[in-house]
Amino acid sequence: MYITTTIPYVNARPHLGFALELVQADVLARHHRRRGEPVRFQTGTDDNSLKNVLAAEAAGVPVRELVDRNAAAFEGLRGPLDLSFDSFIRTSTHPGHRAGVERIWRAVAHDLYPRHYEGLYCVGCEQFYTEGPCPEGHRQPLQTVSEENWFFRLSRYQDALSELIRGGRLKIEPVTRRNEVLAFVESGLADISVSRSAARARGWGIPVPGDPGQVVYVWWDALANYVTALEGDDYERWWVAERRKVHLMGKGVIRFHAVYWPAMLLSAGLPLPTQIFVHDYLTVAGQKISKSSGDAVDPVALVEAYGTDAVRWWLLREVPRVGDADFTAERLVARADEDLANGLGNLVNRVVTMVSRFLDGHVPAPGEDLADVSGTVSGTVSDTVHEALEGYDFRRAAAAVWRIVEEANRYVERTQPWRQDGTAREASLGTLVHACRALAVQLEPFLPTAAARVAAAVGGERLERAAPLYPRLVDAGRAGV
RNA sequence: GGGGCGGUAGCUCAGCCGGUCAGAGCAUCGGACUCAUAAUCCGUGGGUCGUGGGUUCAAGUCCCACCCGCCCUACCA
Repeated sequence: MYITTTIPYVNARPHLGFALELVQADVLARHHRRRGEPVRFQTGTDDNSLKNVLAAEAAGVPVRELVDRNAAAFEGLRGPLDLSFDSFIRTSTHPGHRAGVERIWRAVAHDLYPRHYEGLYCVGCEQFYTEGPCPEGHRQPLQTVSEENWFFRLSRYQDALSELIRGGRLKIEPVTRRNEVLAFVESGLADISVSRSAARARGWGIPVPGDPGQVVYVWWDALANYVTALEGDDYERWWVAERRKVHLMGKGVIRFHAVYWPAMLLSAGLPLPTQIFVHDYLTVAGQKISKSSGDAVDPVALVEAYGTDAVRWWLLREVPRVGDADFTAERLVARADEDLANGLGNLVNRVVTMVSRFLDGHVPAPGEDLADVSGTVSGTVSDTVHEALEGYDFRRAAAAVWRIVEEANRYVERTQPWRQDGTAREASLGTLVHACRALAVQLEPFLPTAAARVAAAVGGERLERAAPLYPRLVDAGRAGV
């Protein structure tokens, strides 16, 4: 399975919204790897955007410097967010990217033609609109652009795209997004501008092959990353031979991925992606994420304050498959304390303590009733998780894992090991240790760190008491902003 | 303007083809227990399922209109 995230502009440091996409992609990657499927998880940054140039000018620093710094911040999310991406491409430094973009350009040459164009352009979106203001709410007013550009015959691909999507060869989730794309495609496609003057681009970007006065449209450039990141044999393996190629993205960029990109590939005679998953946006305390949101949306700051698991868990357990989700530190803390501290952490803690106190730490064999607790695990839970993830329902998948925690806690109350003796007690505690081990396994795609900590706490033949895995955040004075 | 999605307990949300669908979690309240991080387990209360019509023996669940929120798309020019 080839999984990609979009590659964001690097005009600023990453915010929580992009962290959501990365974490979702990471869960898919880990889940499928665990099932033994070959996985390639790809992400990166779009360095060649004019927006980056403008941000650098505004900040009074060289473009190269700003781009390098911010790109590093994006790549640096790997540690804080426990990401497992296999490759990180930067469009301005990746060795094969430029050549790849040029190759695709030439392959599509039969569908390119020069045309004078005049329109309203939003630098924030890197896109033309028929009227202002730009729907994404970018501050800068739309600018009137009038110049000679290269155009791509998108109109030729209307029927092909329609069939592709209707036939399911290009699956778009959720359905409402699929319908949206179909409505757009079937309402008639106009050719699009795919280059701009090098002057307007401030000389930043990839020159059009054979026309140095023009720079390749940044979206064309960025979309190509999905294949240019795959060099040599990797291209054959992951773009040609792979049956499942999934693009994850936010709702603002569907058209590029579901229309322009497949059309480009069709024109170039290259294989297409197979699935597109569109997530909605995050708001913070009811407001759109913006610069003024500050630390409240800085994933690294959140991780420093609350921990990787708390941040990942909020993103996975609270964000619905469809619809925007509202983030507040209070919600993150409430969820972490309820699930991580009171649920998971407390369960492991009480089990380890009992084994330590009553059995001198020795792990007994599980009892006959193991199936009651961890049978739920291997069977129902793992099935539900898989089913939910096939539908990109991360929240449902995450919730399913918690059934093990709930079931194990009920089991403790039911058997009351502290009142049992001899073999009965050993059997109960054995069952509980095994349930915790099963929990660690199920947890791995969602919270790799938590999974490792649980596994360490209940692993081996002899358990030792230790400090609680997840102290309550509210007690630690981390009640929120 | 056209199209789509959503409006269900204080909060966040489940409810597929109409008939135990009026639910879950959190919060509240009561009880149990003491292995555990004032945790855990059990139970209670609470909603005219956005509004108004309609179809049906029966409607959150279908149809129509309207109100509110959001998304896509367009435009009188």
